Amino acid sequence: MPNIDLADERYRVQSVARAAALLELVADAGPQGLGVTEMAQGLGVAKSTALSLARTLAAAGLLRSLDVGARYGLGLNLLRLGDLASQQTSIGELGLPILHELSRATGMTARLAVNENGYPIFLERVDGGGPVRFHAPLGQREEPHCTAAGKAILAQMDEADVRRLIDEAGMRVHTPKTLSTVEDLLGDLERVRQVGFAIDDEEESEGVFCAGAAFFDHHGRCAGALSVTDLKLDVPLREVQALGLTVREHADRLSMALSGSSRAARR
Amino acid sequence: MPNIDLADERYRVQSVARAAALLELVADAGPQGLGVTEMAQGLGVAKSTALSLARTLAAAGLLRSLDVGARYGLGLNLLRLGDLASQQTSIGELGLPILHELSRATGMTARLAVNENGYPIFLERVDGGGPVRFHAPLGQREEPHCTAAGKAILAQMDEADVRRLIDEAGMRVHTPKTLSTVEDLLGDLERVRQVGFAIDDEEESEGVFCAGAAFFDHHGRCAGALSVTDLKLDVPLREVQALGLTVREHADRLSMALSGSSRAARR
DNA sequence: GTCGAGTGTTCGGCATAACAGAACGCTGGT
DNA sequence: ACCAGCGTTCTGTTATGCCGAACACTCGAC
Repeated sequence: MPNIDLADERYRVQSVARAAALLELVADAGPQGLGVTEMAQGLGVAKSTALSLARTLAAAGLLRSLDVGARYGLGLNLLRLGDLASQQTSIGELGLPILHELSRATGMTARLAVNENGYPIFLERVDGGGPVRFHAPLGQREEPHCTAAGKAILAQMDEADVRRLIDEAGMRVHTPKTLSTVEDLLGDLERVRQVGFAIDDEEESEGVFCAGAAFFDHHGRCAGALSVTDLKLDVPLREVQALGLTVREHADRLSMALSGSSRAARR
Repeated sequence: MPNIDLADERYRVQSVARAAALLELVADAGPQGLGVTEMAQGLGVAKSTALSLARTLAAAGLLRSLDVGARYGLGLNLLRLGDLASQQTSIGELGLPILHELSRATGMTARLAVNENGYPIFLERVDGGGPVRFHAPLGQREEPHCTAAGKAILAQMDEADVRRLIDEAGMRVHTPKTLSTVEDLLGDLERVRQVGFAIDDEEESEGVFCAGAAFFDHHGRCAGALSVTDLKLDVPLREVQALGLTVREHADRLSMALSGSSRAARR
């Protein structure tokens, strides 16, 4: 898991860092949770240490004991904090209503991603009406080269930055349609700039179609992208153009909202 | 805020507890975030201590520095962890489709709460089609005595437990219609058991109407409640009975999903 | 332009508090 | 009945997290 933290290495507190690592460990463990022995192994500490950490986190609601005192899973306080985190990002707050409208207008699952150094991080999701649910976790950092949101963001960067980013992120191949060379990608990004929206046509996942468009903050910098997702079967080819324009139109509305017609961005 | 810790007081690690308190502090601070000095004051520690905690949390993605190294807000990793927390509860996963249907069937905002020691904690929310959005944050622990979900859950507990819980939680009065004595509440709970659903008729918030019904896990224990919310203006009095039954019916379906097959255990 | 009051940051030393390890009960499988 | 595995408890030791004081910087007032 590439969790690279460019923050200052100095002034770390060991037990808190271990507690955070424990949260990740439990998150990876799945619904059945983790016992102290597993925690201790995973963290490389003594059992008693793991127990102290778990108890403390549980008291704060960041973990919860599943059985009586035995195994631990993620706590429900994380839900509240996560919800607040997306609201406080203010992009999430402003974007959520627009996301609902986009979902209703297209009948598809709509998502909002913010731009973190070129990577899309999904902040909000509104499920469409259909029977199929697309199970992309919020807060997840997606790959730039094979997702609609990622390419919509890349299309706003200059070529040198794109090359540098791809050099770092790589271009993992998921399906036969995944773009696998930088030249192919750059060509596609040029197309994105012309039409104003990006397409992911089974490039990340077989049978899944996405369309995305970037939005911009009050500095005019690309702040993120909106996207819609559905089964490719349900997206008639001749409607792709209209669909893309709908996404772009909603993204433009978010850009306007962010550029401060209503909101006092000061302070 | 009453953040009661029923976990064992022993074996706590101080710095982790402080870090968790810091998360709460930042959550309360709002979008502009917190500076080191404010953190230190809020926690009652030295500035350098607060800085170490914040840096460590930021490195784990639980906080993020808003400006360059100055103020801190909630981190986006919380979003991912919160999302995973609700998925791992498996009630959320099974309940979401039913929640969508309930929202569509009623046209109202539908919510799913789990039962945490008698308190309802909202895990999922699906907004209705109407123009008004009810902005209750996910993961929030609601009051038992004045919410539909809360009373639906209370109605499944025996009287002694209800008295004990109310003794702890209190019965804050929000509107003229809020039930303010335990006897009134117990009478209402008896009515809930008879009809199979609970009503919040402007008891928590003026002008807002809710209906809720409990659902049960495979042990037959009350695992939580579904509820719908709308403006009281939009809920004709004569439709309350039908509305309540619709909510109860969806709750029963969730009970069945949770128990694997049948047995909608009602005590 | 100068001063100050408010930040965030750095550093070193002391005492605390966090850690490891071994021993204790418990439960469930064989 | 046994052992193997778990979660839990306790005590000593030393690393570690903590404080406080001093530093660097950014504003605003005068």
